[in-house]
Amino acid sequence: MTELPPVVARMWGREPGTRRGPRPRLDLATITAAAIEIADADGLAGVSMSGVAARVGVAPMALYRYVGSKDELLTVMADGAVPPPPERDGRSWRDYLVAWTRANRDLLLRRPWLLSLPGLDPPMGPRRLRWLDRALDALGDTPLDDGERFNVVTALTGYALTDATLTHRMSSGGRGLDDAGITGAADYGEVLAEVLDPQAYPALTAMMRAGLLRESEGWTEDADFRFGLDLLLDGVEALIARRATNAGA
Amino acid sequence: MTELPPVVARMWGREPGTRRGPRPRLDLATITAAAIEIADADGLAGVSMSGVAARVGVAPMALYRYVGSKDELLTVMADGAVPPPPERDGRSWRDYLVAWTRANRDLLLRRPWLLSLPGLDPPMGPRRLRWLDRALDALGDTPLDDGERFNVVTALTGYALTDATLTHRMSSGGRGLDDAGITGAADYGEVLAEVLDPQAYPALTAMMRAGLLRESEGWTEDADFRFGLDLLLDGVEALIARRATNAGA
DNA sequence: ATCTACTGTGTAGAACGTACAGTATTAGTG
DNA sequence: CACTAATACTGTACGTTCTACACAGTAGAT
Repeated sequence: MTELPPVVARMWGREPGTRRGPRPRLDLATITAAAIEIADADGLAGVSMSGVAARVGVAPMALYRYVGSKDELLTVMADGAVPPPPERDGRSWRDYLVAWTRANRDLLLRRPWLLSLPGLDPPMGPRRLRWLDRALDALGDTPLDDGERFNVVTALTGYALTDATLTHRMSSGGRGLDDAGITGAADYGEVLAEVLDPQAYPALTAMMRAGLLRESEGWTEDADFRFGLDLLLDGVEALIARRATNAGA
Repeated sequence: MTELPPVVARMWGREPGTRRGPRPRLDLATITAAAIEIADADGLAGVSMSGVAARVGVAPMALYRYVGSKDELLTVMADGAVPPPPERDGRSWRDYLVAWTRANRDLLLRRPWLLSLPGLDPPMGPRRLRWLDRALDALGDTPLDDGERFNVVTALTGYALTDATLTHRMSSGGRGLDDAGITGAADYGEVLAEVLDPQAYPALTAMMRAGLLRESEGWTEDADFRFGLDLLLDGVEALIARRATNAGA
């Protein structure tokens, strides 16, 4: 039996039982809740140990009774920020996965600081694993095997992440280079146009000339999102179809 | 004409012309090269202004003549770390995009610190844009329109990123929770098994019982990678097929 | 009642990013 | 050529941030 790292235990609700010293005045949940509120208000940069400690009314060092380091706190936040996944409501696996992926992406847009966390994926906590479970369950209707289901969910997660990163950076202007006042796709296109050498970037310049990055008629962010997602799901359906005919042979 | 932020100008090779003061002893390229060497050796955490300055033989504050802040340096590194994209070599769009995406993923595995950079995507520099250009060019053979091509590339990028994140965290054990000695998929599975409530996570526990996360016969990391990628590309082909018949109608 | 494990505090230190003032260096100007 | 002014880099200093460590108070165990 593997030793559970203490934070992991607490993240899964296993706060230690009655022990010797004074009764703890905090628990991991209230600490992460405070940290998340700060991140929601001021972004990841606003989250400091002292800040979180102040918000829960405690000295900074007290947090280290619940968390081994700031990095650990960030990891726990990455799980704590996740709401329950959408309900199935009798939808087909495909309809459900569309809703699931969109909810995933919307979460990332509502809490953009999740995007700047270093590497979200595998050390999943209870909430993130619940999402994984629901998606796997939806794929239970399909003839895919376990590994394939897992890979499908991985691809969907990645798509949500990329799409969220892109639309967030495009709309509200990220950090770094955008400090010069470049915000929004149009400005970005202008800067690019100024600097792109048509010889070295033929396909790109052609596209820019055609006006890709300016808003076109009837274009919506959501249409873009659906497009890539349907790409993936069409691939899944194609696989299922192949699987079905192969099984008959 | 939009004012180019100074770092952007330098990133695109536009070092300022002869000016009044002493001749510069550095340029942005050598600074970023030094920073990248440090990151390759010690990870992102090892990159500090003083460290980079020491490596190029200069006082820390000198760097601020070339870079507005550490964040800017990181942004420039994100582009500088990118090699030239694969050559087309007469391959079909699909074969090329497979190679392209794999090269993309391999890069992320070779320089894992890229994975922990906050938000890679849109402030692309010359090298990353070159990748984008090559992928768009490959899709030039297809009847997709500009926006669709762009979305396809986006999805592929996202897939490379997710796959790299996953395999990196699984194999070499990331930071955070894994400090307790959890490395590799098998260990991860054990920890999960210990903590998962079958009631709340039915699909997941079923899968674990079936032994997903243990190595199975004939399984390779690359097979997983190809699987998800083919999913996406099958979707693209389905779209192209639909497009072709619609065009005839 | 005493022991002892435990919780939260206070202080202190190391590392880091960067603002600011100063010094040396060079191109332009008369 | 002498002078001016813009520039590159240095040195110092300050504010933050994370965290190690020693301590005081608390409450279950014996």
